[in-house]
Amino acid sequence: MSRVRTRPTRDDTRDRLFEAAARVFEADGIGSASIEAIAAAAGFTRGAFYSNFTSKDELIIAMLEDHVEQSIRRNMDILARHGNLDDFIAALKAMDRGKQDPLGRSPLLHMEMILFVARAEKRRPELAKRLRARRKLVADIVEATLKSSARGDTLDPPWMASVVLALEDGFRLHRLIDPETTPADSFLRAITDLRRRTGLASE
Amino acid sequence: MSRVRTRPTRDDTRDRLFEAAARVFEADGIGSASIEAIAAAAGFTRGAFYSNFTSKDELIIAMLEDHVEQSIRRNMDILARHGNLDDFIAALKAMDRGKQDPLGRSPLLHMEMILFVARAEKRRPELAKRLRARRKLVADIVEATLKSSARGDTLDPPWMASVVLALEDGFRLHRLIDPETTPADSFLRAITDLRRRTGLASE
DNA sequence: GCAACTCGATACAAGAATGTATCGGATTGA
DNA sequence: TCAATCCGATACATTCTTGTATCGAGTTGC
Repeated sequence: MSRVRTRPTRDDTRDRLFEAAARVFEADGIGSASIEAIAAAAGFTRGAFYSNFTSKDELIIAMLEDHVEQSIRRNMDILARHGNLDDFIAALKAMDRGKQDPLGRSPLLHMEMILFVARAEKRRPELAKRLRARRKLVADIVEATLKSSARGDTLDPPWMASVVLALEDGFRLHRLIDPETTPADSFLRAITDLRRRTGLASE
Repeated sequence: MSRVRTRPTRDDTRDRLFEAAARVFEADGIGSASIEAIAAAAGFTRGAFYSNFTSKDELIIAMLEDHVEQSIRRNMDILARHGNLDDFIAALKAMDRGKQDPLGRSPLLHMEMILFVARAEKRRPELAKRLRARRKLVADIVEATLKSSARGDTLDPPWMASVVLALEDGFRLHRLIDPETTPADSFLRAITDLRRRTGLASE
């Protein structure tokens, strides 16, 4: 194993193709990206591509599984690690400072993916399931905070979670068009606001 | 002029191309839609297309101008006609009953357009301007309602408007993936909620 | 009613993209 | 070390897409 590896492993190639595809999709959009362009961006020829995937769709599905699985899992980890709103928001702030998108991937690509899935009738239920799981987790946190703050309230945790996640993606979208008037911390500000208004604030 | 018109007028053709393009973009995405497909969907050949537009991009720009101008103007009309939240929300409800998207166009296409503009560096400022105008109008309504309800509050109208519009697009997006758990009236419910929590409710 | 014009259809050329078959160097296992 | 295998490159056939040039039926202006 100390031997110099002159050829990358299969997984290396796949990873490089994923990475390249992300870049090309981001730049050109999923629809207009050619397989040739993706392979070239990864420093390969089409042969490498077809040796790893049978079509662009298959690549995208794999990317989805890879990325979504991984980044949503990361997202859920953060959520799960922080059983209450305070810690959760602190974690978000930390990410925000790191300039990292909470979903761990470019917003534009994120939207591309959503549109892709919206059209892929077969894949939609799967992503929907994940969306619900995230929602559930946020709802749980809201509920836990609600209990610990001992305020019997009219607050409906699942609904609050829907609102929070809609806000997140909504701001992300608007930031694509008008970053100047949609600062990166809009989402953070909004949920802080929300927390105050619903009486879930700590101070 | 009573003569039977055997050839459609130029504007007819353009309109049919717009309409067809909307359908094809919705089905395939802007990127993968070919000019041929658009022309065919409109019942024409590519000749008709090239006689009216020089490229797909030009068609999209024209669509943007046509649609966005028209539908956002319509949206703004509704906003402007209703100087207070009550009337505004009533108007939204009416549209909701009519199953019409407040932006007057398919949500999927709406998102396609946003992504297109996000990439078209040159066009972005224009759409951003419109986005701001809409935001301004919503902010004005919030402000007016605020004044009429005579509550000196910590409410920041422009910020509230940002939140409201982010919610709108956020729900729209999530509904694309998971319509089952993202009912069409989510946005309406959210702003009604918001109104209650901020004390802007009428009851 | 005739000449000029308009606009969509048709034909064609060139290029882009896809998918398959095959090759050969590198790697692996015995 | 040798045979089998792997995997990316290359070449090729096919289809899709674009853009342009030209035609002709229908319309409009005079």
